[in-house]
Amino acid sequence: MLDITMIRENPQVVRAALEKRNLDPGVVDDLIRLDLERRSYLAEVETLKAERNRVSKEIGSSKEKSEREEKINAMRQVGDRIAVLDESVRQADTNLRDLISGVPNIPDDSTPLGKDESENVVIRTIGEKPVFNFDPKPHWQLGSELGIINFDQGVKISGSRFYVLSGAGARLQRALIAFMLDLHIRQQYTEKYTPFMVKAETLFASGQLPKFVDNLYHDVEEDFWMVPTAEVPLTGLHMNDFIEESDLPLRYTAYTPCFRREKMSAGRDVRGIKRGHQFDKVEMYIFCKPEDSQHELEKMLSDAEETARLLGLPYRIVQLCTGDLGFNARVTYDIEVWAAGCNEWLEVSSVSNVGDFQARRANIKYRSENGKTQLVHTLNGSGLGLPRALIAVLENNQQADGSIRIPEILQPWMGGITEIR
RNA sequence: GGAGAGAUGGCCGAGUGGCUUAAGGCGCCUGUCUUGAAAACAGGUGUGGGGCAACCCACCGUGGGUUCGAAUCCCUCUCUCUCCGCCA
Repeated sequence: MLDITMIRENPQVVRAALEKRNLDPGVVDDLIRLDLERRSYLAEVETLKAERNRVSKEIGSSKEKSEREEKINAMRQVGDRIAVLDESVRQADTNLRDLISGVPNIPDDSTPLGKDESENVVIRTIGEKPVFNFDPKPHWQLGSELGIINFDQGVKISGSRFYVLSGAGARLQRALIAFMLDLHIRQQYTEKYTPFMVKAETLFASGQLPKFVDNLYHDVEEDFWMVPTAEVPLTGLHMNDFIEESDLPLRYTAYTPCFRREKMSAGRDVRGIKRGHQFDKVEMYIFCKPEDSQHELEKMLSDAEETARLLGLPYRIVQLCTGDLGFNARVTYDIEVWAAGCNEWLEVSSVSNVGDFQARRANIKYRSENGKTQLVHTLNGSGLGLPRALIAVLENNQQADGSIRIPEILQPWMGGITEIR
């Protein structure tokens, strides 16, 4: 969420930001109008409240009966007027909040201008694509033949877009999770295990609600929401907190399943395990001082890169352009790994600097040296999305006979086996 | 699921309708004293919002209500604790 004071003082900055994202800048005028309206109600009602407070005090100390009666009657009328104005302020507040919470973050100057994902910029490509002396198979074929991915059973118990991992496949995914968590712990992140169901308030704090309500699973009866990413509970950990300056930066990592309705993406990526309603992910999350967020972004990116590098996966770093940038983000780098079987770059990680956008929604502050309270900056990034990392590991390490070599780095979690066959 | 108790500022804790629009203590900051520190003493010390400013408004778990006036009275919900029941 953007700061209304900032919008009031720099409307042209916000208009320009919306234009860069190919969105209508007209909302800025609506915001300014609503803000003006709200402040005018506020000024009036506060004057009346001051008067009521003053006179009520006089009533308390007054001995003269007729004088008391007179003042009580006058204040009764002031009270009625206050009630009306309070309602107007409340209404203006709600309208303003509804509108402003739908406005996306302002892209950082370093984010390249562009209309959509076709104008994202490849920053660098690391590693060599594997070469085969046979036709590499896609993971859905490899997985079915080896009996480690069972699509039919997933459909049988849950419906389309679900699958079951079996035997060494299930174990390999678990190995990836453990490897990533252990790596991030070495990289100075504290592991967290969080609830997978949260309150609506928590989703609002991290920016998923109200805008992305269509992508979320919701238990209406208990009002629990399934997390679409660990970013949600991790942001929520410090909702309404003051963090000690000496504790910053706070770096967290968490494994969670992620639940997404994928309503918008119906019909996309239907083959294999690339896109489902449920997937696993290891996330990194950082709370830091504003002046450190650029530096922390670089750290997080290199930490995510190390994951791909240690797994021996060829990858490239793509910087998102303004037209493709997510709602919360100021800068985003995607990491894409090469998958030899389906012959494409798979987005496995998205590392973003969110600035104070989430911190304002979530009300997360610290006190700086000069005694002023300030919003923290937050960053988030996947330590790699599991199904896609799994796809790349399976496809890139396949052998002519359909067996799969297990990367050395994962073998400690695989009980000593070096191949799946 | 049932019964009871509770929720006040960074922390502890007083406060059952108006000299309390939050006492007192701890902690923290500043000053005096000291070679320095401690102790003692004095002053200061919540958050958000409005206003150029003086200053004003809101906030005592949440949301409503009663009243000229609510931390205080009434209703709702949430959470915590104790006991009972059920339970992986």
